[in-house]
Amino acid sequence: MAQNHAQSAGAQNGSNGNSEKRPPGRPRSEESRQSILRSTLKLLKQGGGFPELSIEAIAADANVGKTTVYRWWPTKAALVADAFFASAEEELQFPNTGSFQKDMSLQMRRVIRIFRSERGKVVAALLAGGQSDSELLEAFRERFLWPKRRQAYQTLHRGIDRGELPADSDLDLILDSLYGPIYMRFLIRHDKLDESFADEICGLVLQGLKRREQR
Amino acid sequence: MAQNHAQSAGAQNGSNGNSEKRPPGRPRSEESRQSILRSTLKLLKQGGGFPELSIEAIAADANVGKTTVYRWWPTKAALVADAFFASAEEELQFPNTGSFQKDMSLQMRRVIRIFRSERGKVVAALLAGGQSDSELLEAFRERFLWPKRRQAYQTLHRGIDRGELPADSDLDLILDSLYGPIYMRFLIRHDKLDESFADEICGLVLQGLKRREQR
Amino acid sequence: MAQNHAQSAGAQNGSNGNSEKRPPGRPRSEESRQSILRSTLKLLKQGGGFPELSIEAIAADANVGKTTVYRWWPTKAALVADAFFASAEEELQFPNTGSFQKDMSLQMRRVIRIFRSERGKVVAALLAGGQSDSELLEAFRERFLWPKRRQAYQTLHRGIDRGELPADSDLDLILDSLYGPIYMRFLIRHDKLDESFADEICGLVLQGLKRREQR
Amino acid sequence: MAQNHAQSAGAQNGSNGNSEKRPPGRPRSEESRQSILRSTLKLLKQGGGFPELSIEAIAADANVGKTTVYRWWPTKAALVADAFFASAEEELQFPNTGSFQKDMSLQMRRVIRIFRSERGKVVAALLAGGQSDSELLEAFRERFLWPKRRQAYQTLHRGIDRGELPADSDLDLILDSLYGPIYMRFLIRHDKLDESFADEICGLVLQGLKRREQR
DNA sequence: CAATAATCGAGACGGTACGTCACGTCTTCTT
DNA sequence: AAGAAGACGTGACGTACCGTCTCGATTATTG
Repeated sequence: MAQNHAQSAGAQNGSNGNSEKRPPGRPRSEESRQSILRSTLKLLKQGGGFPELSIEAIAADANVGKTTVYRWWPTKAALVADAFFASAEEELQFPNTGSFQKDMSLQMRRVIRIFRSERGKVVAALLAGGQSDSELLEAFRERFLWPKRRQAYQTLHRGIDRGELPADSDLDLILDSLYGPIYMRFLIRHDKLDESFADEICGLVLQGLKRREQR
Repeated sequence: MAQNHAQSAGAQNGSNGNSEKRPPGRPRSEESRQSILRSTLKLLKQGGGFPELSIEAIAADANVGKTTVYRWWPTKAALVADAFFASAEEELQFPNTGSFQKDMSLQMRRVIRIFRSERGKVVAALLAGGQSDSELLEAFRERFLWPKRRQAYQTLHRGIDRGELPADSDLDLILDSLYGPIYMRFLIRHDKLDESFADEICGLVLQGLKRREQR
Repeated sequence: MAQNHAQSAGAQNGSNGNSEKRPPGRPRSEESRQSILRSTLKLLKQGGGFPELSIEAIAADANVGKTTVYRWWPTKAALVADAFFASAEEELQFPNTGSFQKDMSLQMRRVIRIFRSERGKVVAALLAGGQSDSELLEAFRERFLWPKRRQAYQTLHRGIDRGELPADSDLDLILDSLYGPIYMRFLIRHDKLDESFADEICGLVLQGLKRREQR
Repeated sequence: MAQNHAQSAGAQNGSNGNSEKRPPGRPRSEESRQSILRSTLKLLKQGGGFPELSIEAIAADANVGKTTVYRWWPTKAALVADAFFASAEEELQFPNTGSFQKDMSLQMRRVIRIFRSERGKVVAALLAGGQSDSELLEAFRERFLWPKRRQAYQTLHRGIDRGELPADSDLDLILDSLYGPIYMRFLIRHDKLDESFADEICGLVLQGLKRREQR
């Protein structure tokens, strides 16, 4: 799988201090690894899209042998995934304002902001590539979607605890109804996608829920 | 643009009998055209996705010279678009049951049915390819999304006329909230996408609207 | 086999004038073919030897796609063989002076002259490459050695007819004894190889034969 | 030069016991050295030829780091030369039967026997590689050809002393005339090379010389 | 007995060339 | 004029070795 490749390099000695057994042979060059990831993002943001991105170009831009790329990433897809996730690991935290609707809306605004930025091209490339590469799509889910969604569950549970939501709500249905429209406009581009769209969706989807509850 | 290419061929002599000026030389082979479109769909359904589909393979499978493909379609994207739309032009009509929610739900079920079928692969390829080819995405919108959406507007207007919906509803917001979750599950595949999902979305999104109205 | 590849291109319509059925498709580019052969010889004469010669470099020097080289020659060896033989097809004719010893000596001098020239490098490359490529060695025999040797047989037969040689002479033994020393000095380079060496060998090997006869 | 490298290792402490100054540090592993030479010969006999032999494969087969190979042999050629000569140093002694022709013939038979054996592949690889690596060819001459030839000179001188040969004979010409045909058939493979060929050559080349003398 | 020094294995590194594939263009004869 | 056939130059693919480099481990001599 994609995420098994590059991310571990920096953290592999993290568990305990110095008694770790290093494998024999010249250790992997952290410098090359980062240079490759950096060049991947750079070229993706510049150039056309996922299919236009060539490993040849990445290696050249990173001043690295093609072999070094292939040694660590089995496919272009895995590389792009790592490059993206390495650069976006800790953003997109959920706020905690006391109102679950406000929390969701704020986080959805951040997603939209990213989708509209240059990094949006990388997400689009990832999802596009994922349509013909199930591992790539799985990497997107495992390393991007699920981590965020787990935080979203907590936010929604807070809403339930506060009585803002029915206890028997289908959380996945709610979340897909909130984010689905964003992904749709992001990928199909049939209508404008600005941050206020987050509020509109929340207004439509969550208002109804709250009303239902208040009766 | 993509759709300007192939569709006129079959109909060019249809309007009136003899005043049409036919250009000299051998006329275009309708047989080749259809064979190419057929092979395109076939290979898309078989093989990986948009990037894996090669014009070389299409021409070989269709028993056609590569030149013939390139003569009539400027890009692979245009060809795939034509191939898909030629095969799906008249399906996905909206029903008219008297309840706009039932109408929407029924049509959403049909969309899901298509997405789950082999033709779903073609849609996915189209949207994936569209991420790095704006003309392909535009073709998808112009020839698939907008025609359906125009029908959806009518359905929603019927709902407004019947008082099922507020008159000032943001129709695009509603439609994206209904279809967005479907596209999201279709493209990201993080959760199951079966036809009952249509009902669930309608339940969540439209119930709220109706409640809001009923107050 | 090597010689089945490129040589036929120029002569394929030679049998009859115009009723020849040409195969469909774009015909092979005679210009490219010759450019490739020319560059092959050029680089072989310049550079190190057979292993140092790269098809990449040949294609670049000939302003030709690598594919074009691979389309027509299965291996580098076959290409080098064609390049050499195309350039040396009709030289090395045997003279007819009335004395078979003088005929042999003159022709051996020509062989030495070629071995000492730049073309010698190509022969060396051919024989070196042939040690790990039996087809290359076979090409050398079929297209270089045997044609010359057939002429040599005639020369020796003339000597027999004139009574200069015993009628029961082992012609192959004689010829290997005459040319073997030349090849040995050419390939091992342990002693000087100039044209007078031809006379010395003839003096040693053929003198004895003639003496034997005269008794 | 090639032969300056590995041969000294085994013998460096052999001359005298303790006055040798051994440098500090871990001494060279004799085991590795022999394992490398053994694997080199093994792969040469198995595989294609000199160009197909890779140092990578040798190191792997010998269970040795690539560095160890490169530390002791500057080029693949030097390694192959050492491997061959280490295995053939003391064979091919000339006999002394009382007849120089019989002596030559017997020794030539031994050469042919070696050329026909598996070790012949190594000789062929050596001479092939030598065509584009003058040091390799020089190693062959210095460590194989000249040592044998010095013995051959003695054999021929015995023949002169016994009156079997003219005193003014060109020994190099004679030896090239005797061995040239063998090398030629060995390298070009246009005719069969069995041990009786040695007698035939001697019969042709030396008979003439003896006749000339007897007059 | 520690310090120093050279070798060992392993294997990653930046490269070069490999032989293949598809690209989009072209050139030919046939329909 | 359009068709099929297929060769053309181009460029990226993923692989194999090249010769160099950095590691920890090993094995000797020297202080």
